[in-house]
Amino acid sequence: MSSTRREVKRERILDAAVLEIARQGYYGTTVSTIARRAGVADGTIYLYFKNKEDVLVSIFERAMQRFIGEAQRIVDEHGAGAEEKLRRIVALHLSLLGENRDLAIIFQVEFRHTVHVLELLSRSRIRDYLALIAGVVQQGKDEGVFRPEADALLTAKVIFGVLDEMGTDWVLSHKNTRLGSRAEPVSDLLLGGLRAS
Amino acid sequence: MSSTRREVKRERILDAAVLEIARQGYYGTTVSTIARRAGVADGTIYLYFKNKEDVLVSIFERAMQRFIGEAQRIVDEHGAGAEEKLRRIVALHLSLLGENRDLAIIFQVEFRHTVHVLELLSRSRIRDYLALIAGVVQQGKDEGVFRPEADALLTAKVIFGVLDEMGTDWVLSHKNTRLGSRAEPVSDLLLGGLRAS
Amino acid sequence: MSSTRREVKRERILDAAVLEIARQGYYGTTVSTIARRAGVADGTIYLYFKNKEDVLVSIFERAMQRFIGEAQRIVDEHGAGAEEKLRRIVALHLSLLGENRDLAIIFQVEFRHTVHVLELLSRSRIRDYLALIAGVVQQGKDEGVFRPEADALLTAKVIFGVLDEMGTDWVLSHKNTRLGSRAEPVSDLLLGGLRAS
Amino acid sequence: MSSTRREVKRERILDAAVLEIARQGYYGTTVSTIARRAGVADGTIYLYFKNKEDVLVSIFERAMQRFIGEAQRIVDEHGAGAEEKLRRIVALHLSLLGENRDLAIIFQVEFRHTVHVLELLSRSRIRDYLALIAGVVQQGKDEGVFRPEADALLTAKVIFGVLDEMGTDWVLSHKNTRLGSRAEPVSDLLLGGLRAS
DNA sequence: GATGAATGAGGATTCATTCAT
DNA sequence: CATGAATGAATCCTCATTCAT
Repeated sequence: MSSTRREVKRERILDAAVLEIARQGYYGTTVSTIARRAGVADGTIYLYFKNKEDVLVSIFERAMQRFIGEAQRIVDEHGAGAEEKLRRIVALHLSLLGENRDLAIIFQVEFRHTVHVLELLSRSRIRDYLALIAGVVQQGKDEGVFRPEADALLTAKVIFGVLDEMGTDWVLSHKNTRLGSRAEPVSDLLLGGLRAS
Repeated sequence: MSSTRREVKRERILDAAVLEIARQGYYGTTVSTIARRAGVADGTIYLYFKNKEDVLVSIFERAMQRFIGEAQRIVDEHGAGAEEKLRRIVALHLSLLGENRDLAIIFQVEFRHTVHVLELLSRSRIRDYLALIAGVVQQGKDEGVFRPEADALLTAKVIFGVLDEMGTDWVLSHKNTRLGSRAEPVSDLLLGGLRAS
Repeated sequence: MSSTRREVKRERILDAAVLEIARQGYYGTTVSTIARRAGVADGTIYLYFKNKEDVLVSIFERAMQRFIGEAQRIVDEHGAGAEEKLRRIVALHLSLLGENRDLAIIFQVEFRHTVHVLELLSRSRIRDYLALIAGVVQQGKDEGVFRPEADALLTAKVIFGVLDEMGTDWVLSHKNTRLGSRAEPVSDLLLGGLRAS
Repeated sequence: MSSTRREVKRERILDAAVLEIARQGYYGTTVSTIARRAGVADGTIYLYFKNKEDVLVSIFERAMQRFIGEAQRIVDEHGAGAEEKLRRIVALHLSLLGENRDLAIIFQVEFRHTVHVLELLSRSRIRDYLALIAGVVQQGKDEGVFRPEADALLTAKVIFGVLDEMGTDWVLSHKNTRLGSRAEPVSDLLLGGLRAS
């Protein structure tokens, strides 16, 4: 099978898994259900993934790649100030999450639980993401626009925590608000606390 | 059986459940395991709880009662300013969580997952908690010490998100830091963003 | 406890059991349910009966005593012809059964099932009952009113089978007919087949 | 899997179930036992039947199909008189039942009990069977060979009751008589009661 | 590569029975 | 005598995973 065709089927399985897991939870979703929705046989799943857990991990990996990839692009941009970058990362995070509610549910809800297993893996990716944000905070301190006494990593965690709670709150409230619309007030609040007086 | 003896045994089962679920996860923990650790027979669990899920819910209820109860006491205190109250709530949250790592794990990790089922219940308790915090924010706005344009509920969510992430981060980092020690820098950061200039 | 008071409580338990077993079936009825309806504690059941099965057996015994006792009285009556006696036994059977639908349900439905266990016991009682009927058939043959080639025991079984099916049919049809009203046509049919031409 | 192979395995499971349930009773038989005797894994049972009860229902369905099918053939036969048909139905019923003692046990004993659940289902099949017999009785009345005042359906129930009791009696007596040998005397008795004088 | 029938370990829950009070 | 809390064996069913086709 051509590498591309293989890739396409793999994606189809992941998409099916996202949909099902978001609705039924990881433990409430059977491999059969995923297979059926993906239009493949149960056994086929095991040609693409080591086991059920590996499907979950792969969903996480695929999504984190986008988050980190796009955040990296923002960070790497020369000529942009730390405050501007932070605003764009906040906006990016909330809009990516707000784009696909199913994926958001898995991120905000399912991954937490399976953390016992995924712990090392998932947290290492998140550490990468936190490091990116911490880099921007550091840049702001270097530029003199952020308070010098702010610990870069702790601040990054605070920022991530806020974004995360926004995600969870949005997922659990079944209202039809757009998650992205919270970017500005959240940025204001965060920057208010960060700015050097 | 005396009401007290009954209560004592119920507590023992809950304690056993906290311990096991924190280590093995909700789905990784069997009712038998909980029973064995609590020193009772499997069937006994069902004399005190409707089913396995009810055990989890009860853990949540018992803990939230403490959180909300103590936070309420802080909020009700006359003569204390909003900023002071906020600092104390932050400290309370982090120290209560930091007191019992097992319970913290369950809070930061397990509850998220079962949210599909617990959603209404758990979020309604959390809404109470958020409302308490929002009340303090509002007080600060009224006193003129917090920025008037800050939305009280959104701000409460931001604060909760930060505290939550601190908890998760502490739980997942296996370092031996005290969670309570983060209270001051976190308060500083949050208040920095909130204070009226 | 006086022997009478003891007897009263035993009866109360049996009555409760009849009611519950008729509605939920033997396996669908728990000892607790019987106890609750009888207004005693679970453990009390075991002061009056060896175990759950013994409760069922006792229901059977108590009821068969009435059937056989009253049938015996009919059989013993001097001066009555076989045909008359048969009509009265048919009427007795159907009216006793029709008197208490719950008991009828247990007789027609539950006892069959538990027969594996009760076999010897229950069948021996029924054999007594069959023997009574067979006696009347024999009397009829002796009197020359019943066909001489009719085997007395086989005929008794046929009669019992018809009565039994009437009972089952009545129990399973939820109509509000009186079971006793079928006595006459059934007697006619049976006697039609029995009468010496 | 070919439809035939599937059918063969399904039959094997049903045969195993008949054997076990006849000996241990429905509640005394575990799914594991059935699976072991059928030579399949426990889970396999659930690929062929919804649950344990469905196995019982399927035994009933399979058997009733034979009873009704063959009885229908007798009824449909042109040129045969009602009396002749009735004799053949009696013979059919007793010989089919007498052919497989295990199945007979289930019919005469187990189905009664589970009737609470199966009621509608099982009785509707039996109603079909009763209707067939009632049809023959009606034919006999039309032909003027049966008593005109005999109610067709009631008579059918009487006949069924007799056949049923013969079955139960044979099942519970552990003697080695052939059930089919009772066909003639039973027919004689029934027809004696039915014949127009 | 793909299928899906078969596997069988695993676990929540029930409930008859016991026995300390 | 009576209680009812506690026991723990017993069982149905699910579902991740395998493997013959």
